[in-house]
Amino acid sequence: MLEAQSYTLHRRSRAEQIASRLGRLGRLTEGDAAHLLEQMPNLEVLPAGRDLAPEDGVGARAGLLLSGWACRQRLLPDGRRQIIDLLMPGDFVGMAPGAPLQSTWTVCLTRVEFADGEALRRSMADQPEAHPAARQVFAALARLEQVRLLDHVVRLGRQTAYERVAHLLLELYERARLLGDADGGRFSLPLTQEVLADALGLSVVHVNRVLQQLRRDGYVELRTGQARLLNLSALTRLCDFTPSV
Amino acid sequence: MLEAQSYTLHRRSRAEQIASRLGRLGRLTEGDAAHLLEQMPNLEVLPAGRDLAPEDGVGARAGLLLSGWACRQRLLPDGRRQIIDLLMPGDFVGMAPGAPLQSTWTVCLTRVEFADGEALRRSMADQPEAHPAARQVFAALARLEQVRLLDHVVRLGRQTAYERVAHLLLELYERARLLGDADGGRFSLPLTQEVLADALGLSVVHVNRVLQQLRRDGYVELRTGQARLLNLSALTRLCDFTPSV
DNA sequence: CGTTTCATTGACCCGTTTCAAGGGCTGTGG
DNA sequence: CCACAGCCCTTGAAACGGGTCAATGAAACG
Repeated sequence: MLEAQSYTLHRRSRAEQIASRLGRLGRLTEGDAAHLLEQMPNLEVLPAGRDLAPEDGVGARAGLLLSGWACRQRLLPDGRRQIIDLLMPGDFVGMAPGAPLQSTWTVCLTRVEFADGEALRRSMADQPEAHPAARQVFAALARLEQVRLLDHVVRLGRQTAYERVAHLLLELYERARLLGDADGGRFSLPLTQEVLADALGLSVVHVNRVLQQLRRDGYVELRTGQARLLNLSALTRLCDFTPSV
Repeated sequence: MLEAQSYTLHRRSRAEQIASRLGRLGRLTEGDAAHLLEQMPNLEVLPAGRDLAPEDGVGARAGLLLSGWACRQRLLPDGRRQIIDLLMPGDFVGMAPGAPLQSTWTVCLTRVEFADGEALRRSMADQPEAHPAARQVFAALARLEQVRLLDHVVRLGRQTAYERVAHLLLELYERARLLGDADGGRFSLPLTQEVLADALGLSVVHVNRVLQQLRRDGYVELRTGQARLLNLSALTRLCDFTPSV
């Protein structure tokens, strides 16, 4: 009972954050955005490691991350893993228009609270005209995801380990900030160094060393799931970070 | 006069190839596809190095590559370049639904024959319902491009130089083959090793050495703009290549 | 409290980059 | 027809960034 109530409270404030974010994103009122969120009322709780969407697309879940982190990833036959994109609270999964993207696999990295959007997704697919605001928002979000992917390619292809880590931290900070979940460089980062390594195409050991270098250089503080970035302007410059809306 | 006629002939066969490719791609007849191509009749010839679409989106060209190669790329302040995607004959540029993707820059890598699709693009944006077939095709192509981008991320993040080169060559071969421009492992590849390097996140020197290794191992033959892949099955296996429709 | 997961550190190795120079091909102008 | 310039490919030697292996600590967990 108390548990359920605290969930409700939690959800309400999350919903407000997200509605506000969506409002700033597209040309829709916060009322529209709130209405959109009301169409995914069912909450699911998933443990770390649970699939959100398997590679073959069967049993894919569409919805919204209310809390916790997940990632889209791909595995090579010998076990190497590349993380394509990190998903954090406030991010939607599988709601973009068009068929779901094959050949990618979505997994929870932490315990996750997930708002089921399957009904809304199907409704949008069946009667597109009925959801103009939702379509617009999800199209805009898909475009942002696209741009993030381009950033990721550049990071992996042409940046040093030091730059890569700095760039990714800035991206995650910026995304948290847009949701109102971060300020003054501080944000929640409940990821292991192994996850960072698999996202950045580096080894765990080297991520560890680079993080320490960033600490020594006075750019980063890390404490149990919390990160703090210092001297944001210098950090932004050194890795050529450009925020994308 | 003779020149113009040969262009016409050239274009007709290209158009047939592309119509056939598009037909197999979506659920549209070759008639639909041919009709689509008729809506971009104007031909432009651009020299190597010419922009197809600048980074700010102003003056972006939408259309179809009839011959020659181009790439989407991004430059770092210190001159490093990362090629996001290679564009080859038969590829469309900037025709996907939705606003054009910022923060990326498209340049011709060789002399290019380009069919202007600006009119069609604008018509599709203004009256979406008037072009159901076209919308479907371009959405499908956008999805393919997405999948290619995922492959690219994995290549850059988690594959060795040897695997990267093999993987990219297979991808380009597969794309040429789908257009009917390649067979028996042979296809046209008018790219410098510098371009390959900037696509694969490697140095030119190392690309050169890897190509030689691939030659010595009996996987690749290269002659002035022509490539030939041998032992496709082994090559496919060694770099975990998966063709995507 | 054991057990597991995660962060940390050192030593060594290897893939890849950098620097530098030479060679081949193509186009151009004398 | 030759000479030259420019671009691209090729090769070697040396340096370096980052990976691998292995062991220890520290914290979270049941």
